[in-house]
Amino acid sequence: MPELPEVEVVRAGLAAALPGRQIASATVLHPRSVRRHPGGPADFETVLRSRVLAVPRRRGKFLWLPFRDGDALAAHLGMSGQFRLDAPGAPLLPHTRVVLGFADCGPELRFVDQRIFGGLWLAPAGADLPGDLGHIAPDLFEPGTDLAALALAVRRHRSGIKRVLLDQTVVSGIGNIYADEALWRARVHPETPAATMSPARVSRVLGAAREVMAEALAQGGTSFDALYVNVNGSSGYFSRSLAVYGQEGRPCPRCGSPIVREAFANRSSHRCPRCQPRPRTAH
DNA sequence: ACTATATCCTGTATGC
DNA sequence: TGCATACAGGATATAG
Repeated sequence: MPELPEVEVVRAGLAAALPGRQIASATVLHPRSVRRHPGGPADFETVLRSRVLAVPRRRGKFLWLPFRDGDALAAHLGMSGQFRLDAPGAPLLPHTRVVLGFADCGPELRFVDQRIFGGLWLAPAGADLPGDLGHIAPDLFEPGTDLAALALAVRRHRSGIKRVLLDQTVVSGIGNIYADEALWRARVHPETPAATMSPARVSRVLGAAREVMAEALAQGGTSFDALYVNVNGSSGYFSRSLAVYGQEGRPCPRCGSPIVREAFANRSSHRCPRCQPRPRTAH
């Protein structure tokens, strides 16, 4: 559920609390949460000790906490991952998987993840960009992103436009919610073959994606329940602004037609049947 | 090389 | 009331 805006809210929350602090202890409560760490839980606990944190960074849905020594603690929230800052004595939330304590005895950093799709790992020399994120494309918020050039890359794929938007090696940060919202704004059917769209039309879709994610970020992100919250445990408000995602049967904000939900790649797509009709070429 | 699907996971909602 | 099933969907390994 956390997509680019939600991860950015978390990054900003961590940026306000972590830079300059030295890790005193790392405790892994569930080994699966560090499955991407090659050395396993014991090594993870050892290797983080006495590191000093710098300013957290993000690309798409990936986060990393650089250390002053040039390495980084990389993180992905998966479906249900949260970072929480809590006083060392405070009771652990259910599903707390990893706890970092600090030398200053200030608030702990706790990684909470109900479904354990997310995880943490040490990225050697990863302060600028963790090495195993090399295949992740830049996101739409990165400076210098050229929508026209990106549109040409999108059009090189034979899949439907929504599938390409969700491909993190093409453009990162977009998930099911903002893909549906962007396609609604641009009035494009999700199964439209990307290669058949004009460059200008693809650019409009990408622009709509950037626009809707910026609006969501300004409202603190999209949250349906306690599964997504920021580092203080509070929710964003963008769910009330969604036009199609989760709005099956409700009127399209533009034309009033009932929004439909359709099966898509083991999940769902939401669209307005009138604003986003199925193109004749798509099957 | 490219594209599509199965898989991981658990709490909540729904159906019988 | 209780049990079973569907669903939410990130990234990635694997199959085609």
